[in-house]
Amino acid sequence: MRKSREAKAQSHQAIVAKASQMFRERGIEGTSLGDVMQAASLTHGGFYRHFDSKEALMIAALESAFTDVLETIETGLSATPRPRALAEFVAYYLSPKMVGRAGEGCPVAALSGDVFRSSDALKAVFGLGAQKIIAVMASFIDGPEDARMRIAARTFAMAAGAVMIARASDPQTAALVLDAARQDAGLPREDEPCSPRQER
Amino acid sequence: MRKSREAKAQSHQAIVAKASQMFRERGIEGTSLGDVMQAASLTHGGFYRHFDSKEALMIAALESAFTDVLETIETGLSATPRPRALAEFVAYYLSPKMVGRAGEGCPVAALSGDVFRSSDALKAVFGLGAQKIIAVMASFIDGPEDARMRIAARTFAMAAGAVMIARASDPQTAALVLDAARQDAGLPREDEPCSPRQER
DNA sequence: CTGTTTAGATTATGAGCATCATCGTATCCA
DNA sequence: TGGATACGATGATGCTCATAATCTAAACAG
Repeated sequence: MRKSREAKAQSHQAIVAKASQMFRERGIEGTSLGDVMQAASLTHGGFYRHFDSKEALMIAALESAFTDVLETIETGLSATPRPRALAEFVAYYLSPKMVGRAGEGCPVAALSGDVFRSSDALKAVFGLGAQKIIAVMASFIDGPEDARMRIAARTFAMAAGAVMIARASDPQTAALVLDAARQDAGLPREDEPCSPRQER
Repeated sequence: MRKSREAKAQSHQAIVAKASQMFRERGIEGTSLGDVMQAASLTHGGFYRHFDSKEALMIAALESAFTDVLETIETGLSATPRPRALAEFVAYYLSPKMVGRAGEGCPVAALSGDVFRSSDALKAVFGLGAQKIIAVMASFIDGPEDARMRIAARTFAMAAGAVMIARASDPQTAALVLDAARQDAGLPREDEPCSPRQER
């Protein structure tokens, strides 16, 4: 039952793709290798022809998730004229569609807790991915380099935080937090003339 | 080997306290009932004299964590004069001590991922706790009711998001995100005259 | 003071999981 | 074309858990 090189590469990609989605959806601990292999139309035994351990798959799956999401973000941001690009991105990030389907969404919002309790190797992948997202967001902001990075980082932290809190809450609380985050991104109302932030 | 009512109540409280800390530190899935009972100086067999299931303990432990943290937040906020109270709270929330010791820190930052994949009952407890934190923060802000809630919610989402991202990242990325969040809370530099937020 | 109750210990039970061993068969290389 | 190789299937292995059954001695009720 040997497969050709090409077929093996397809299997490999299927495993990573399914793992990437299932890890985000069900958590890393909550997803067994058997589940992943089954989703990839394989049996659990063949797993170790592709990866040395579950940890190795975790790294590959996380990298894949970041690659996919970065592409989505980049094209999304480019699709909107400059001054509003970031706000539109945040609106998309906080949309019910993104909040509801963790499997296809941002790995930062979906896997922070899992990665927190994992190896330094995974944290390195996670940190790099987060930095890339922040850098892409910053490139759509005007101003000096370090200020743009700071704004991007704090906007990303707020958006990801809001999504994580919303997912872990009852619907009413979720709506409260998501709405607050949306308005902060400069989206709908403009009742605050300058800064809705605590003075000083 | 029966214990008095009083002794049983002490055991009960010890179980909840240890679970509350260990769940935050090691995650809910990552903490076995045996671990919790051992930490409470008991053996696993007696667990079901106190709780019907692990889920029941999760609820009690999460409620306990929120109660503790709310008290800390309230006294902390009261200790600083009004206009700077919120900023000081954020500084505390983002401090290395809080980021480093998840077991004694905010359950929102520590358990969002776990609760996301849990029952609606747990989500209800989590959402209620989050709302209480936001409400307490809002009570230390000036302005109309709904604006205060919105500012509190978005500030909390940013702070919790920053902590979650920092914990899951390499030290360098963690520092980047935490610094950005600190500056957004109006803490150190004042290079931005009004609002470091994207215009509009 | 005596009989009932029960907190907690010890010891199953049974499921789920990562990882390993083995084997057949299809691909690859010479 | 034929022999070495290796993908993937099947089936252990050994561990960790949540939960349950049983036992005991101490606490409680009367």
